[in-house]
Amino acid sequence: MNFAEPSLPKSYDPVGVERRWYAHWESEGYFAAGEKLARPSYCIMIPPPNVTGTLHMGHAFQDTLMDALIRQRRMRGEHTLWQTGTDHAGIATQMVVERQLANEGKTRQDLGRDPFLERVWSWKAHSGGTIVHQLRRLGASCDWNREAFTMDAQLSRAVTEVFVRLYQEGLIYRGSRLVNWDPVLHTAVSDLEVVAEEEEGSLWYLRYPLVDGGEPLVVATTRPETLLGDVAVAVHPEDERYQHLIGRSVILPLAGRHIPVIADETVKPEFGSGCVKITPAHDFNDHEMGRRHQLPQINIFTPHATLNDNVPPPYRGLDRFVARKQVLADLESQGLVAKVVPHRLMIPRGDRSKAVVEPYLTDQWFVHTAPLAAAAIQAVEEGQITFVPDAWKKTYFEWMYHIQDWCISRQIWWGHRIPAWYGPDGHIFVAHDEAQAHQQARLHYGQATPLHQDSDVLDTWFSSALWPFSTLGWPQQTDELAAFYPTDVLVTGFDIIFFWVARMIMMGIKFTGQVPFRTVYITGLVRDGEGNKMSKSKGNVLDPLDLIDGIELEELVQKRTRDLMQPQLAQRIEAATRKEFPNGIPAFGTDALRFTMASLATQGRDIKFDLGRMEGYRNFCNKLWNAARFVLMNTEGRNCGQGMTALPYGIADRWILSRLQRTIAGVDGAFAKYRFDEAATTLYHFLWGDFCDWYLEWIKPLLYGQEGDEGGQLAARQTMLQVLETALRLLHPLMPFITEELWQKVAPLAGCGDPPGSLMLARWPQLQEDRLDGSVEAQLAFVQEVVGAVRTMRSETGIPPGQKLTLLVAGDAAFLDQHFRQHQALILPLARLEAWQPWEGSAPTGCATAVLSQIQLFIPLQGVIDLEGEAARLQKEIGRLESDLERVRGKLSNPNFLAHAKAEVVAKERQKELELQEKRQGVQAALQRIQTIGRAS
RNA sequence: GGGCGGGUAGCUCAGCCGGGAGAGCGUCGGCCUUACAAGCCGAAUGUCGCAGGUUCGAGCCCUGUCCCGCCCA
Repeated sequence: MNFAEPSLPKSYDPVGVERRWYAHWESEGYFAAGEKLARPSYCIMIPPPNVTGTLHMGHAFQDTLMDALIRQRRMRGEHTLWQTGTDHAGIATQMVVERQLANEGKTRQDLGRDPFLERVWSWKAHSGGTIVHQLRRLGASCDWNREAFTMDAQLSRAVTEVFVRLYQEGLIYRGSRLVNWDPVLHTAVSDLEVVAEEEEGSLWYLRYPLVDGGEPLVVATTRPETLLGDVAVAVHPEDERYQHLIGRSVILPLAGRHIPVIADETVKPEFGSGCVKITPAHDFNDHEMGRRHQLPQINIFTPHATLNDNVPPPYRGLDRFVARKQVLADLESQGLVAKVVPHRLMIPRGDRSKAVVEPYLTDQWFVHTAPLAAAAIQAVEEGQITFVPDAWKKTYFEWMYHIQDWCISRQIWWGHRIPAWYGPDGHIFVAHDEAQAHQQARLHYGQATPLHQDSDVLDTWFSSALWPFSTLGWPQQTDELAAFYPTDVLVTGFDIIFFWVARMIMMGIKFTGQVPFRTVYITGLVRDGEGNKMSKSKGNVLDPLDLIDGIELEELVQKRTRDLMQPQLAQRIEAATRKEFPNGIPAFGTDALRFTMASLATQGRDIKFDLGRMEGYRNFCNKLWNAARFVLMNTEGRNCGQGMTALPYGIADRWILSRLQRTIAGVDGAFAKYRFDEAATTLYHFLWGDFCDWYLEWIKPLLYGQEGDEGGQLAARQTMLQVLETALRLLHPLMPFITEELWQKVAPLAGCGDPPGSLMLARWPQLQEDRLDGSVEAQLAFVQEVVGAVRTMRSETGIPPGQKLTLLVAGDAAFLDQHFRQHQALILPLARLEAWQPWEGSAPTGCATAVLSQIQLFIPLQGVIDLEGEAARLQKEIGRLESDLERVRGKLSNPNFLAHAKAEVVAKERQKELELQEKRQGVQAALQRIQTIGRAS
C-alpha cells in the first residue's frame, strides 16, 4: 500500500456538513456587510417573501442565484450586502388569521381592530420564522443583522414620508372612482390583483319596451341583474337597424324608469343584438360611456354585493346571484326574455379570494402615476437600468405606456394605516402623525377640532415599492444608502414586473433621484415536470427542503393533501403523487439543489423541474467528493512541493493548469452574463471531464510509480492540489457547503499559507494568462484522440477490457517521435496497452485499424475477436467519411463558394477534404485486409 | 383583438458574430481497472414545427403558416 488511509468517508453526506458550516459562517459574522461601508460595493435586495409564508421552489431558485452572485462578489473583495427581510403581505396574512378566527366561530369585527391586529402580530411571531429558517437551509449568505420587515418602525416611517410627500405634490389623491371591489374581502383591489379568466356564462336577450310604443328594443347582456342600474341603452351610430331609435326612450323593465337610447361608437354592432344596456356604476366600459354622454350613475349594490335601496323594494337585500335569478324570472313572466344563448366570457376574480370582483363606486386613495412613470420609462430607455434578458423591457414598456392610476387604499386592517385624518366636515389632513394632523387642523379651523383617522391601510406593494431604499434607512441619508444605493441587481420573476419592479423604479427615482438598481435579472418560473405551475390545489408543489433532506412517500402525500381549499381534490393528488414518487424523495443535499437550480437558469420563461437532473448533480457532488478524497490520499502527509516553484511539471500538469484558466474565464464570463447554466456546465465538465477523467488518470502511474520520478511526483501533487483548490473556490458560489468542507482540508496542503477562516473569504480565482497553453492543449487533444480510438476499437471488436495489447502505429517517424513516443506515458495506461511499436511498410493484416489524421493504429486480432465485427465497423466508418467528403467536395466544386466565402473558410474546407480522403483510403485498405483474412480463414 | 416567448435526440434543455448539430438524464453493449457502481469504458439516436425567401452557405437572418404557452384589452 503506497498511499495513506483516506481521511474522508467514501461518499458525501451533506446533512452534517451543511448544518455545521452554516452555523459557523453566521456566528462568525461572515454574512454581515459590517462596519466599513466602503466602495466598491455590491448590493442585492431580496424580494421580501411573505413573512408567514413558506419557501417554495421559486424562492429556492432565485435565492440560489442571488446567493451565488453575492458570494462571488464577496470573494472578489467587494463590499457586499445581501439585504434580506420579509413582507407583511396584507391581504394574504389577514385572510389566514381571519380563517383561524372563523374556525373559532368569530369574525375580526367581533374582536375589534386593535385586538385583531394583536392577533395578527402574534401569528407573525409564531409562524414568521419558518421562511427565514428555510432560507438559511439553502445556504443564503444574507446579512441577518439587517433583516427588515415592511412594518418595522423604520420602514413604516418611510411609507408615511412617501405618502405625505406625494400627497403634498398632488400625486396622491382621494376620490370617488369605479374600482375593483372584492365583495368577499370587502376591500378595493388594484387592477393587477384581478385575474380575468374565461368562464361559461350566458348571453340574455331582453326586451326593453319603447316609451312611445312599437316593437320593443332587444338588448343583449351577460349581467341581467345590473339592469336595475341601467341609465341608457346604446347602439352603434351607424347601425342601420337602430337609426330610428336613437334619441328615443325605453321603459326600463322592473324599474319602470324611462331611459334614453344613445349612439356610441364603442358599441360593437356584431355583438349580441347590437344593442347594449348601460350601467355606469357597475361596468368600466359603461362608466366611460356614461362620462362621455353625461349619464347619471346609479349604484345598486352594497359592499357585500347585495342590492341596495336604489332598486325596487322586492329586490332589496338580494345577493347579486340571487338577484340575477329573480330578475330573470320576473322578466320571463312578463315575456321580456327574447332568448338565452350560452356564452363564454371573461370573469374577473380577486387573486386572493377568488371572488367575482365587482366594479364598484367608492372613495379610494390613488397614486397619480403618469409623471412617475415618465421618469421610470426614461431611465430604462436611457440604459440606466438594463433588463436581462433584454426582451423583458418590452413587457415593462408596454405596461408603463398604458399605466393607470394606482388604487392604494385597502379596506383591511393589517398594513400601514393611511396617514390621513378627517375633520367633522370631511376636510382631509395628511400628516406624518396625529399631532401634526391636529396642528394642521388648528390652523385650518382656527381652533382645536376632533379628527378621526382614515381607517384604511395601504396596498402591500406600496411599501414594497420603497424596499430598496427604506431598508437602507431612508428618509435619513444614512451611510448604508451612500454605500449601497443604487443597488446592483434585482433578481426576480417576470410575474411581478408590474407589481413590484416598475413601482420600485418609479418610487426610487422619485425619492432618491436615482434608479433603485442597475440591472434587473428576470428569471423564469419554476414549474413541475409537465410544465404546470406548482400550486397547492394542483398538489404538485415541491418543498425545496424535501429535496434537500428527502421525504418518505407517506409524509409527502400527507403534506400535499393537508389543508386543501378543495378537499375533494385529495384523492387525485394522492394518486398522482404516488405515481410520480413511488419511493418518496431521497435526500439530495443543498448543494445538489443549488447546482440544479443554477443549471436550469436558462433564458427561457418556463423552468421545468427535473428530478433526474437533480440526481445527476447529486452524483456530481459525490464525484467531487471522491476526487478530493483521491487528492488527499495522495498528498496528506507527503511533500507536496509547497512554495516550490521550479518543479519539473509534466505536460499533464501544464495541460490541466491551462484548462483551469479556460474554466476561470468561462465561469467569469458566465457570471457576468447571468448565465448560471453556463457557469454550472463549465465547472461540471472541467471537474468531471478534464480533471477526473483525464488528469487524475494521467498522473496515477506517476504517483503510484515504484521507482519514482520524485520531481514529477512533487509537481503532480502540487498541481492537483492547486487545481482542486482553485476549482473549489470557483465552485463555491454555486455549492457553498461541500466546497467549504473540502477546501478546509485541501487549502492548507495547497500551500495557501494560513487560509482565512472560511472559503467564503478566500479570494476569487484570477485568470492567469501565462498559464494558458494552446500548444499543450493541442498535443494532449491528440493523445485523447489516440486513447479514444484504441478504446473504441477494443470495445467494438469485443476485445476484453482487461486484455493487455500491443499497439502498432504507422506514420511518419518524426511525427511518431514527437507526438506519440513523447506522450506514450499518457497514452499506454489509459488505452490499457502493454506496449506499442512503430510499424513501417505495408499495413499489417489481421488487425483492427483506426485511421487518424496523421497516423494509423493497428491492433492484432489473431484469435481474439470476430473479424466480421471489425469489418462492419470499418464499413460504417467509410460510410461516415464518404458522406462528409461528399459535402465538402460539394462546397469546393461550387465556384460561388470559392468566390464568396472567406479565404480561411475555403482553406479549412480544402484541408478537411485532404484529411477525409486520406482517412477513407486508410479505412478502405483496412477493410480489404480484413476481408482477405475472412476469406482465407 | 394587441403584444411577447417557445417548437432542436426518447425526456429536460444549450447552441455566441451564419461556415463540420451538442450536454445531462434515459437507452444499448462491456467492465467490481488499488478516489468514486451516486462509478469506469464504449455506442446508437435528429425532416432543428412546416413552407417560401435572402446568401456561395441557414438551427441561427427575413416573410408566411401551424401548434403550445404567457401577458394585456
